[in-house]
Amino acid sequence: MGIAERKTRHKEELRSSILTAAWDMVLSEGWQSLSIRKIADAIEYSIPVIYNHFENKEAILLEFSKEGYQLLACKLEQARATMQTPEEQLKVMADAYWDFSFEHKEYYQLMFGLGIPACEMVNQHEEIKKMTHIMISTIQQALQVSANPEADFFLKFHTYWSILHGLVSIQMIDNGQQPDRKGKLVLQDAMAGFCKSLV
Amino acid sequence: MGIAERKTRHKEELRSSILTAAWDMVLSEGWQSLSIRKIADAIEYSIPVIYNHFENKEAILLEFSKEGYQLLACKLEQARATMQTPEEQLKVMADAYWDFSFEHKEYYQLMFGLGIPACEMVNQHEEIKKMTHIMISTIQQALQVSANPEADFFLKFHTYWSILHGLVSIQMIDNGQQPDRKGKLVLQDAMAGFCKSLV
DNA sequence: CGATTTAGGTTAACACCGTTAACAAACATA
DNA sequence: TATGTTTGTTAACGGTGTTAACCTAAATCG
Repeated sequence: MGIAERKTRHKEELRSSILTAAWDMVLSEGWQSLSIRKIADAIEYSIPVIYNHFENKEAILLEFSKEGYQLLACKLEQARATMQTPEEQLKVMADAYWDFSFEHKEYYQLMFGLGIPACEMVNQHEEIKKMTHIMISTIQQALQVSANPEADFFLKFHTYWSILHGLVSIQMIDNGQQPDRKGKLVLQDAMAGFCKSLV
Repeated sequence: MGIAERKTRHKEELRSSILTAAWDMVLSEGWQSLSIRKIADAIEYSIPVIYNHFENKEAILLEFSKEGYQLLACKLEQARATMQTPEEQLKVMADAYWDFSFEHKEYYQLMFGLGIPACEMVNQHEEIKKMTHIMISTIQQALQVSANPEADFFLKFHTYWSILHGLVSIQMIDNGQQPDRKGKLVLQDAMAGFCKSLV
């Protein structure tokens, strides 16, 4: 059945070309100017073809959201593996989170920009749970090591993530989406304070 | 010259009705569905009338942004006035920041949502500087009181604001823009940790 | 092999959006 | 009374997401 295979392959290639065309546009012109019509133009097919592969524009954004969460989870896991103690792990994970958000700021904007569709998917999909699980488990280990089991680990996780997100967002807001030298100093200062509060 | 006055008054009423119509729409349907055409329909004038009062749609959003920053600055100042020591002030200001963001979540989304025009205005206008000045000056006083003058007050301010913004944003992201009981506990926990780091 | 169904693709339209040029009418001024 | 300005209108341009109707080429079946 080589024919069916060829068709399937073609369909997957088309789907893939939609995503890469969309991603190229986002990288060069931002989420704002991403449009179905421009994608259709780029892949040299007519507009409705895109709706054979994605239900609507939001579904395309959702696809990139998932990619973003997976990539972030991957980066966090890689960072954690480079250290032994939970406290050190939390620090390098914070660095990895920071680096991810600026090296892939388009992902970050889509994943965490307020008022975008990603808000509604946050508690529905597995990708984000995997990411938060990495943080949560490391926090748990840190609390065990520091002989502080009565602390609410979920509260501490919430604080940890909030500090990371806040630092990145404020940096993006008042420095035009570019990290500066001082930014990472603030991150390390905040992390030092947070780790103290775990003991 | 009562005629000129009447005209001016009419013009101001029109401008004001544009803003209130827009605000009503935002409250009931969100920023996403705010449109010039619907505003024109609501005030029962034709579309170009709106362009006599605002250069474009972004100018209307900018107007609301300014309002938001002013209101937030006002709330922070009121909160600060209720306490004597800088440390207590930082805590009640944090509460006020939290309350503002959920009591006026439409303002907060406009002011701090990533990828919206407010990004570009952040360093240009005075409203936001007034707001940050309140935070900065209180941080400075806190560092003086704690006899810790060698600390970088701007770094500490950056950390303070980041924690607040991060807590609010994460709460909005994973709890559908509604505060819960636990949220404020996390805030107080994080603030306790931050204040420790000032000493 | 020839007829028929099906899948992939296209054209053209609908209903919106922000923005603006061209024009009309009401008004204040000279 | 005539002129010019202000204030509002209609209608259009170019853009958006989305979908119904159709067309054609390929695969399946009698």
